[in-house]
Amino acid sequence: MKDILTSNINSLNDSQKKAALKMHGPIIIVAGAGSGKTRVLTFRIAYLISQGIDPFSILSLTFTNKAAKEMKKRVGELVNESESRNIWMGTFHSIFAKILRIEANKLGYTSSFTIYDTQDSDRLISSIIKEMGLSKDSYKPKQIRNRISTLKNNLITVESYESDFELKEYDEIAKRPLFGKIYLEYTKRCFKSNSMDFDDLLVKTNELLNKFPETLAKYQDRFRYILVDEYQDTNHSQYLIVKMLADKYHNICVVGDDSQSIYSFRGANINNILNFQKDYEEVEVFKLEQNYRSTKNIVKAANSLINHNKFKLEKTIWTNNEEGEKVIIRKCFSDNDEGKYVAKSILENVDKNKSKYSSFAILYRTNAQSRIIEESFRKNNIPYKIYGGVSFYQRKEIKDILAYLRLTINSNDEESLKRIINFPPRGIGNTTIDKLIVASKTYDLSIYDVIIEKINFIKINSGTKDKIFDFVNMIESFKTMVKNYDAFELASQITKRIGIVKFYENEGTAEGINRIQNIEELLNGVKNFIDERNQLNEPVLLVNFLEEVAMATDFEVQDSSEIDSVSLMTVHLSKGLEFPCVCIIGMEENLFPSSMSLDSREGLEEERRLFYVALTRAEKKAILTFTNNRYRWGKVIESEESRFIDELDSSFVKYDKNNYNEGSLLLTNPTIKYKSIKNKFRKLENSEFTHNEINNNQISEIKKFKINTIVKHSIFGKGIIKSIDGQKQDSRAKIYFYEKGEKNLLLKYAKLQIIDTE
DNA sequence: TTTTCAAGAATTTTT
DNA sequence: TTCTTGAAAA
Repeated sequence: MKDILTSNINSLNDSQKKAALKMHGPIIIVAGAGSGKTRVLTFRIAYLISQGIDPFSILSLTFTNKAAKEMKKRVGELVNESESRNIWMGTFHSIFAKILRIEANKLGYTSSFTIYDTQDSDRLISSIIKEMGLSKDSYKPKQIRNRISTLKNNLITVESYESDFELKEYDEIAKRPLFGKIYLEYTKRCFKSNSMDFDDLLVKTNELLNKFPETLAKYQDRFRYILVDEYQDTNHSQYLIVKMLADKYHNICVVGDDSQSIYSFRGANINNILNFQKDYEEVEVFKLEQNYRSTKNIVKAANSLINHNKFKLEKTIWTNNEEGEKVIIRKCFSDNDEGKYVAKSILENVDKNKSKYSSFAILYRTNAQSRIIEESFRKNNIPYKIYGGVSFYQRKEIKDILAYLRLTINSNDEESLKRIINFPPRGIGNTTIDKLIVASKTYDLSIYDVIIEKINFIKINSGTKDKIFDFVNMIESFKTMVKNYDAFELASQITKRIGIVKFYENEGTAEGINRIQNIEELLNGVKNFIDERNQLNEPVLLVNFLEEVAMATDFEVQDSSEIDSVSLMTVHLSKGLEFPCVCIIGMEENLFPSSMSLDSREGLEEERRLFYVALTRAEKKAILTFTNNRYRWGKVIESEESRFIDELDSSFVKYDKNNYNEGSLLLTNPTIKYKSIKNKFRKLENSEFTHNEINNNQISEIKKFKINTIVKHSIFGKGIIKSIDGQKQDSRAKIYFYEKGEKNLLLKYAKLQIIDTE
């Protein structure tokens, strides 16, 4: 055994050790937050290998890319790289996508099938709804997609849907009786496009393993040791796959914590973990209850919270760590103040206690909340990194280029084709595209094949036909390059040929320049990808690259310098991570818990688990903030303290009521009448704010702008103020921008920088 | 067919 | 607020 292993084994506690060393048979590890479950899992893998188990026969499944990456890194530290590379380790979706590529033809796909992301699915559903002549009001694409997703996660095919009275009735009540037709058409179109959506990756894997016993046997024999992390978040479809694969050898180890089940919206079924013991008679159960991560105050506060949930496995999380600070709660006047408070808390710690920025994480319920924090951080020069959110790969310009690449690999990919057949514009309009869609249905061919085989039977102007031929010829020429060029050469050639950079250059906007930078970034990413792969002697073709990015949400920026920065992410994304100090913002009713979850006990309990997850990310310090006024949907909404704050045992928390001089606090809404503002201030009397100062500050800021002041705007550039109307905080200025012409801006929004006062 | 502009919707959470 | 969509104009 490697030294590093031996020293590691000694650092495990009793139950951790037992769980890690039991190589054979089914086991379940019920692991509380911070109980070192990743250590156990990684150690277990390393131990298996040290005992001579072939890394190729180990399958390790996680839920998020982030978790997979972390796991790979940590296993890599314990095992030789040459060995760890051979372990099949990744998310359910990515692992089974790999297998499906190998087995694709059994199911009628080719191995170059495309993976549709949510956006692709939405677009396809939208166009189906349109083609069927249905109204978008009763048939909302996103709702339809969710519904389809739920059905697929439970392996309910179109046929079984159609024969299920209850399911159909549900849709009739929801006023979408034709849902089944849409589901059918969607399924057909995906298949015709040689494409699978995220759910298909699991559905088709089930189909594969069910229909082809010899294939099932092959993978059963291959994956003799299976580990599943976050088992509480498996859905029915995933559950069945794991069960089938483990059926022969029963060497299955699942790890989970029912208190951290937070993915029921995508079909996670908590019963999978609660019933695991019924599935395998000889199962051994290990409980990890000692928390190594957090202080006593945090652990106890979290326990007091989760005790409000009815449905849970019995376990008691405890810790030997120091008492630590109490959980800090801060009430803020507005979301702006919340941003300031968070920034202030971070700066204070960085200055006084020499903390690193990377010790801090800001967690929020919804992605939209990140914006105000970002603003505040930029103002205060705090470096930060956002995880998730609008992913790099979701950006229009990136999706467009990927669509060209996808179409080159799989020309049946309908969504990619529709996306780019007229982008950059080449004179093929919607009318033409609609005709092609109709023809593709009549001839039961993909749009691309219709163009190639049946274009002469379709009524289209000859001029337009030529343009279509040009387009197809271009794609055909890309196809001939696929075999001879690596992904980077191909991607750069294609980018050049389609003239997308020129297109954005001609636009000449700041946005256009940004898009060009993103395109360059993408090409760098491809380059990086092949460099890495070349080192490992792995294939570097375009297909391989597309496979890699299909489910990637995070774009790896290759900054070697690893800048010390604060992490911003949703609570969901934070699962499995830990930070010395965690700020959970927006602890308000209707936000956290989300308003969508309030009508059912299950929904509310899931929100509570979500908060539990958030709170238990903290090692030393947890800060919770909530506001009285939050800017949402372009309006200021009054908000109230989350019920979850009340549920924390008060002996572990402390309200921060200090009066920090808040400086210029801008009120963000013109629609609030002065009187109502006054009322709000009255409510806050004797608390932390000194209101008059706020108003005066704000107004004095605005008063600085005068006619003929020269200002700079982040988008419009430099300009001169022509006139100012309106009162105080509602002041508007007519500004002549030297490059962009005259604009009328609200002073308090515009964030103008004064360059010169004449 | 393409571009522009105004009105209306939007915010759970991820693969 | 920002993003998307649809209609009208070019």
